[in-house]
Amino acid sequence: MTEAGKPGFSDCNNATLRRAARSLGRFYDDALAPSGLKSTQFGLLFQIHISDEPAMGAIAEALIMDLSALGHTLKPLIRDGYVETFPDKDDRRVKRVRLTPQGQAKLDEALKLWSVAQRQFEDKVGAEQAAKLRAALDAVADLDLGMPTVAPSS
Amino acid sequence: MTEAGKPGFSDCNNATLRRAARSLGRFYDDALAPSGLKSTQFGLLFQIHISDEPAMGAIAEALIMDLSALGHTLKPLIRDGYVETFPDKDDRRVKRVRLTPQGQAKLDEALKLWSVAQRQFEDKVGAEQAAKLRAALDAVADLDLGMPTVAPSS
DNA sequence: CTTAATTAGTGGCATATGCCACTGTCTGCG
DNA sequence: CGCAGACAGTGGCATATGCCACTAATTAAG
Repeated sequence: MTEAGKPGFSDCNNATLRRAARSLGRFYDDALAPSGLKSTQFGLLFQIHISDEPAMGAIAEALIMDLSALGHTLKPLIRDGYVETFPDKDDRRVKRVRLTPQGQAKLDEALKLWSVAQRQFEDKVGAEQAAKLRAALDAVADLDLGMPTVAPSS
Repeated sequence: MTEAGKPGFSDCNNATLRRAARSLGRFYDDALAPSGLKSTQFGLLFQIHISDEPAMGAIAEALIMDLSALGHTLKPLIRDGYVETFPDKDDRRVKRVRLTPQGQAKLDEALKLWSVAQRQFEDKVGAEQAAKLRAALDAVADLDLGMPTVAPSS
């Protein structure tokens, strides 16, 4: 039992990360509320915006999210007319995504609200610190913490 | 430097945080899979475990999550017999929560799986770095990025 | 002691995410 | 060419989270 301190406590990297995500998510959500978009939807629209009619798989990969989850998350945005999809010319399995004019307009609107929240956040923690944190988070996200028992035989 | 142009890009602290959360969440989920618990459920059981028959509100506050969300998240755990609730002796509005024996056993089981994932993660990023990251995330989570237009009038 | 204001949870509704099974497409082989 | 296997998405199911409206219970007034 005396294994040098509690085995767990709030040392869980994942739990800490989720907690922060809930907290920050709420903050950004509040800021974006006037636009009617959630912070997740804003992020998704933005990702589509900076990509060139990306395939769903490409978006999912960029955001490190499950393809089916992306499909589900996309539905409200399609329903509300912010996004539309169309089949790839060369591969009918591939479905590409783009913003509609309304989607573009909504994104522009949301960007203004977002920048306020973003600035407010960075004022609190410092731009330097924030950038460092994002870098660390990106590093974590891109870590290859894949499945176990994977021995690169060759 | 940022590409001196786009107002946003992936500079969104929230988007970056969520992305990392999805990535890491998946990793911990995979590790905990054999126990049948999700990483979120594990975290919740643990929080209950380290508290003393906490009231729902207390748990929600500790985890920075919406009280109703907590209620929802708790349901599967109650249904599966890992957790049980009971009214507070002095205030019947308050509902307290505790682990059942099975819940305790399940937590013990999951802790073993968790520690493997935790170690694996810290081996990758370094315990130092991980601790620093958690500290930063806790700081962000506890930031008082509250509601706007708050004038300390009276 | 009644009544208003406050507090703790619940339930409904909507989005966020993931996994799995399944359906079209494509591709590589024989 | 024709079929097995890889690939991209879809749909169903389950959990995660939040907000809002509402109820029950406690406390603060008067």
